[in-house]
Amino acid sequence: MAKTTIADVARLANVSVSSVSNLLNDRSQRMRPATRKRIQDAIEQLGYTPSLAARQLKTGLSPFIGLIVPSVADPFFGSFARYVEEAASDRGYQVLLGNSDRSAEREKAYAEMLWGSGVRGIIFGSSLVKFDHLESLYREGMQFVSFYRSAQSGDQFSADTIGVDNIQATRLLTKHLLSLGHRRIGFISGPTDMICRLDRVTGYTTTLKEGGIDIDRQLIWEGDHPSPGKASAYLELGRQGAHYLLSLPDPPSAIIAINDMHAFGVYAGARDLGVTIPDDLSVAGIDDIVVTDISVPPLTTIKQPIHDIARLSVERIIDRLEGSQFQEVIHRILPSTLIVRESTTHFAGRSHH
Amino acid sequence: MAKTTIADVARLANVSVSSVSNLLNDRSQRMRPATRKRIQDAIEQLGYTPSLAARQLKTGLSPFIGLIVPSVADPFFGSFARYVEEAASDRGYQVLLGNSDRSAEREKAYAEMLWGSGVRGIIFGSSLVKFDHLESLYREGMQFVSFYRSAQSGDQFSADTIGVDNIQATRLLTKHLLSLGHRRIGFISGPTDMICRLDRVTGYTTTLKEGGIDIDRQLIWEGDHPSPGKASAYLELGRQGAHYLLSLPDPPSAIIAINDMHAFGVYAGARDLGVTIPDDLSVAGIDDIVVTDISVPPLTTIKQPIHDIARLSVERIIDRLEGSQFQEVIHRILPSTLIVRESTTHFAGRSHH
DNA sequence: TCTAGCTAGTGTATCGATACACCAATCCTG
DNA sequence: CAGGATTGGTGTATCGATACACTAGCTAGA
Repeated sequence: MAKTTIADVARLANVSVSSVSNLLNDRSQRMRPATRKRIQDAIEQLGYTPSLAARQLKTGLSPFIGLIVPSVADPFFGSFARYVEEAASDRGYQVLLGNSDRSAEREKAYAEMLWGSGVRGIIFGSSLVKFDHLESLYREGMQFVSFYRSAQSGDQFSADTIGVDNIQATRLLTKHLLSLGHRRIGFISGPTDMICRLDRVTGYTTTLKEGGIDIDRQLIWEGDHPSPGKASAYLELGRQGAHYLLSLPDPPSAIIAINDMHAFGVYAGARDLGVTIPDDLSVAGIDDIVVTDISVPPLTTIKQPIHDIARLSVERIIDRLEGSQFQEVIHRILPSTLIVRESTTHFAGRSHH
Repeated sequence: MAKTTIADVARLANVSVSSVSNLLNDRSQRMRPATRKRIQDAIEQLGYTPSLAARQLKTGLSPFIGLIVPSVADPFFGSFARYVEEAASDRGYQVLLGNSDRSAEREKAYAEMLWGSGVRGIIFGSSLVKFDHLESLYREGMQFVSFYRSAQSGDQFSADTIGVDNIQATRLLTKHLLSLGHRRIGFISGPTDMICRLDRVTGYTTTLKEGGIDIDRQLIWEGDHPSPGKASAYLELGRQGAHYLLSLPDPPSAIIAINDMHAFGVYAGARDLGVTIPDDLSVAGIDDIVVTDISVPPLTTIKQPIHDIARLSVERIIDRLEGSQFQEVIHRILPSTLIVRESTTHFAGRSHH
């Protein structure tokens, strides 16, 4: 019950606390093997583990990194969190988890709590358009790595980013649908409050323009929902978006959803209206979450290399934490790949409504 | 960059550090409002946040709780983690996440890392049959709350448990299928290394016996898989189990899967073999994960009140941390409910192989 | 006027580990 | 064998916040 301290170990091994500390911190080159063994045995015997709090207080270093995602209940971020945790664990770090629901205030509140807890590095899974709310922490020395986000004009500072090219992602999807003969392609974006979403819209619109198709703003559904709380919120949004798009006078023959959960919401919305996928409507998503290949029909989507992104993000943040604080800012883009499954097919002419 | 300390605040407000500390810890009843305001202004002006490390070193309390789940990539545990984090945040605590893959060694390694980090309470989302690996930490004073687990004979100690009656869960499902006329009901359990799984098998077998049906061990598929790493592992296991069960000389007309992910694996396995759900095969799962109601067909399953379980678990662990350490051990059972959707239907007689 | 009692604070040892400065003993080397 | 270098350590101030013990100054009652 009473915690054993470094002094207990020193007493048992009959050495000074300095020697124990030296052993603990690999400064033990100049120590007789016999002494070393005595200390190690004492540690073993007492089941001693150093107090992180004391160590942190003295060194200013903390073995924690923060991870802030919109919600781990979202399977995509669940997987991401899993990989981040694994990579951190490999380097002796532990992960403090926060769910932001994409709210700047919650992000800020978390980040400040983390700072107060001695955490000096945070990985962001979301990337709000504005970064201002984190500026003061950045000035104090907090390190950030952000998934997705690319530098925006008006940013007061920039963080490392590691992610995929989101413009390219929707470009691939849009091209795929165009090549299948679709001309009216709907887009379900949800609130465009994150960079990745803006980029995805851009990839979609520019590719359509390049294909000689005018943008019909009616075909882009943003919804008007506040931040979601429940895990099923994205499904519900996708469903609402599908209802809207499919009820237009001239409905789309294909829909791209901002991510797979929204796409599955479109599945539900289409079913509500008796619209069959892919016969009446092609649907594509982004993320390649775990259930995409067993859905009915299996979902065409963009696979993001989240395992690599997670690992690189962790490497980067720890390098910053342990190494030089003033390295240059990096922006790594990893390739994403189109995975064609059965939810997209050739445009078969106007067939419903 | 240089962190501001309590001394900086005291200097600016022209008071002693004690007074600042008193304010910070709600011991400020006897303080002139003007003084209080001066201190608050100084805190504000400097952007001061107390060092958690120092506080923890002095008080022995840490504002962290550990959460160890098999994998947050699993949507069920992702949701659970989300709720745990929310509840903890409401009480001013932060969550340290660990993925165990249901391995006792990894659980132990995590728990010890957490102990070393000053964490004195852990919530377990998984519950291995044996608890021995945590005994030494328990002796040192670590507090545990476990999801699922009921006390087992042979346990060296017991932890609080909050969860559902897993025997009741499969009892409900089995009764439901029996009432639909099914007599050969398969069960996909995966490795029965967790209490909840054992209980679920028990609920299934006892209900069958009560219904006058002999247990056919052939209909219970355990697989022989090592611990999964990938998010899709459960899907793959369900698929394998379905292949096995549906290829039996006298295959089942219904299958209960140990959880929803396995059930979706059964969907895939059935599709591989040209077996239609629910016409040729009824399928049921447990958990009610986020995608169950938009799957095709929507999955019959058992809904667990994980929001309540998460909240109660957090309350309990924090009460233990902050209050009397020697409260009695509790075992709370919350109700789970059968949700009948379209994946289960009346037995229609032998229809395929 | 004296003092008990209260208000509004202050002084400082302490938590556990670190890391720098320091030192005793031994070993070379000329 | 003097004296510089090396080996194998040790002593202790320090990180930042806490909380107990303490007190200066005032008031009120006898």
